[in-house]
Amino acid sequence: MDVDIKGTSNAEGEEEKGKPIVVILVGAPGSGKSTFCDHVMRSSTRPWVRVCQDTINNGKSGTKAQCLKSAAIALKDGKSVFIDRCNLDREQRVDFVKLGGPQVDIHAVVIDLPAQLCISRSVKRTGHEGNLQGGRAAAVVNKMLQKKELPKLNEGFSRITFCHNETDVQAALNTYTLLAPLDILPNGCFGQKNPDSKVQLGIMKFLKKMEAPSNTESNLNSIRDNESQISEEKNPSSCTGKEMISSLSCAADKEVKEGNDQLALGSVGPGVSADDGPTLAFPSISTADFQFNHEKASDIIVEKVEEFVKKVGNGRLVLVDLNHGSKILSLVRAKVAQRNIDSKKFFTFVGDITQLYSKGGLRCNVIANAANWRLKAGGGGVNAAIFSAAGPSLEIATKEQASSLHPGNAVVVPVPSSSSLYGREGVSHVIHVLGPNMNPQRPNFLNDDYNRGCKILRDAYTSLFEGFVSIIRTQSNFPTRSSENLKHEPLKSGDTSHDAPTVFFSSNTDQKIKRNNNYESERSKKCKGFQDEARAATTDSRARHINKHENDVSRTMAWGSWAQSLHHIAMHPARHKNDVLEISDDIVVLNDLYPKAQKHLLVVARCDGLDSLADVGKDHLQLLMSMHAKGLEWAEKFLHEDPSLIFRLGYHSAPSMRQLHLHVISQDFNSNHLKNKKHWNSFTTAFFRDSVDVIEDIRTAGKATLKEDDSLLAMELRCHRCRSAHPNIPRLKSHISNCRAPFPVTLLESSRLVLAPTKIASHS
DNA sequence: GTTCTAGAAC
DNA sequence: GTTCTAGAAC
Repeated sequence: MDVDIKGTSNAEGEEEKGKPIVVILVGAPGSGKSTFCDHVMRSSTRPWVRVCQDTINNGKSGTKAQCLKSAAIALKDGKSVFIDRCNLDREQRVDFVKLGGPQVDIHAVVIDLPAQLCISRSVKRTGHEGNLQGGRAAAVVNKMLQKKELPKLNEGFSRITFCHNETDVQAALNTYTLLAPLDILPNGCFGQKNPDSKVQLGIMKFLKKMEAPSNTESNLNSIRDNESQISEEKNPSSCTGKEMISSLSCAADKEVKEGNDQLALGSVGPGVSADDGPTLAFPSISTADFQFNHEKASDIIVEKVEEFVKKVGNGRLVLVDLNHGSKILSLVRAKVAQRNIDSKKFFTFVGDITQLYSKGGLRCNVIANAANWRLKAGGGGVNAAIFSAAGPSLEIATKEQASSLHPGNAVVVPVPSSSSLYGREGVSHVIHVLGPNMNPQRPNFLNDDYNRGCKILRDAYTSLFEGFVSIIRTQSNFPTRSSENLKHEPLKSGDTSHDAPTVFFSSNTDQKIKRNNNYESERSKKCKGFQDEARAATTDSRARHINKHENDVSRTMAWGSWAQSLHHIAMHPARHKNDVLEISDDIVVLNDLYPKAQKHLLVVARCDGLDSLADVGKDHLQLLMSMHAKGLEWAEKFLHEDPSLIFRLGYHSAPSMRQLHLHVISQDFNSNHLKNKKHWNSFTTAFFRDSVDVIEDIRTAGKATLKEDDSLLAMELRCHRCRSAHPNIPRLKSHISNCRAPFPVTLLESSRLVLAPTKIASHS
């Protein structure tokens, strides 16, 4: 069966012409690798070099390093190379695969003939280069086949040809013999056995839900047993015939018996590996259409992968790209190689993310989508491919989770069982991710601001991987939906039985529902978004809030999807380690995402149900004092670094973000994020409640005085120091950058301003 | 909260 | 013609 996962029409075909190729032969001793090379080289018009480890050392057996060097020299000369050694497992191949790049394609030719045939050939022959002949050959061949790991495209091959009999070998021989110097061969896997049985096996295996037919189940068990036996033994590092012999002991009988099991393994089909766990396949985020710098992106991918491989248990992370010459894939591969990352837990894969299983043999129960902010189908690239492959049911399932996505966030969507992505590929969840955009033609253009861009990209991968972790956790802890869950979250039509948490809340704040004041609908949507949170607690807190202000429609509707992030961080600070500066039992400190001054951070209360100053009562006095103390501590730290700064600590009367937070903000207001009248007035009018005043209010009256009047935010623009008025924001900003007038007397009283000790005298 | 953009203001 | 804002959309 011919399979070309890239498609034979290659837009870059012209550029690829004339590339040298490295053909890595994979096969046991006696399979006919050397003969294959000889035949091709005898008649081919393409310049070939055969690199054979058994003879590379002046006719004697050499090292892998010598082979690599020799291959590299040949490639530099523009010659194509055969790597003639057993190359039976991934580890043996990996360094040779690295010879590949934009100018060199890596192929594999797998000569997977019956073990008995290889053995009988090895036993009979004399004068073999690897000195593998006679009686010991049977044991050696069997031993080597034990650790056979058929190559997969994800190792970095652009083309793999499987030969299961002499006819296949002859066909491959013809293909390579006829390959002229300027010719290229289509990419993909060719001649792979039993793809159909494999599909079913794979789906059953990772969903662990369907009942497996007894024959396949027993096959699977025999593979597991077989592999566990092998893993108990120490594998030799190389695989030339000679070294294998020297590493062998006298247990030849046992090995022949195991060799029979090995043949059974082959019958299950290639690509079956007992250690497949839950797997997330993800494209590189933002590096395609969003034009994010590849070098920076690859750093972030490797950083985040390193962080999360520890958290995914037996799960795997796979970076996928459609193209072989993918720059991002080679950058990541190179950087991963320098880190201590388990290659079984993370690897790269070349192929179509919507056909990883059916065309690439890679089982992934979760795939990530590089989504657009509207979470709509269409556009191009991965987003279009995934929505198109999944069918309309994914769009419906996505809408149930969220209507839009902010950069840096992700949303987990269970794939409906009616979708072919679920049935054919075995994908149970899609995680939509939105990364930072550096493309001026697309929304949320960051205009080359890589400080923000990198942060958002980190957030995006964190959200994505957290989503994957939560799926793993949900599937292992809650294989079925409990009646408790049903109570909180009624099943909807089109809902599937494998629901999963939403990573980052992005609810569907449907305007019609808002205007109709249909709280029940709104709440159910919000709850759905918070499936991974303490569901009842979240709902209760919101309900309390609603009851308290039940006559206040605007407040009932107050928290949009975008207003949830502080709450999320306060409830799960450990999940946002990169964002928070400090975590304690009752407080989280973090930088404001859009600082309105040189220094602008938030001291966030962790108490659930405390959404704003309006919720604060006498019970919270201690907390307010702790928050103030923490704010002062940070202000003083900044003052130590820069004594010219002046800070103010306070709360917004009506905050936009849910979860009580104290602003600690320097009074320079020197920031590109300060853009409009509301920004300015929210920090310089009575709308801003100084922390010292709030504490005094609570102490004396039991509640905070609020100045929620919108007119405060619409006030004329006045300098916070000299109180002069200015016509617009740019003029105001220009003024405040120079104004050195003393602050109004009211601010100088009662420690509302926090200054460096040396400055206090001059201001009072 | 931000982004986007029509149209006001200059 | 360009700058800036207010309001809508998310």
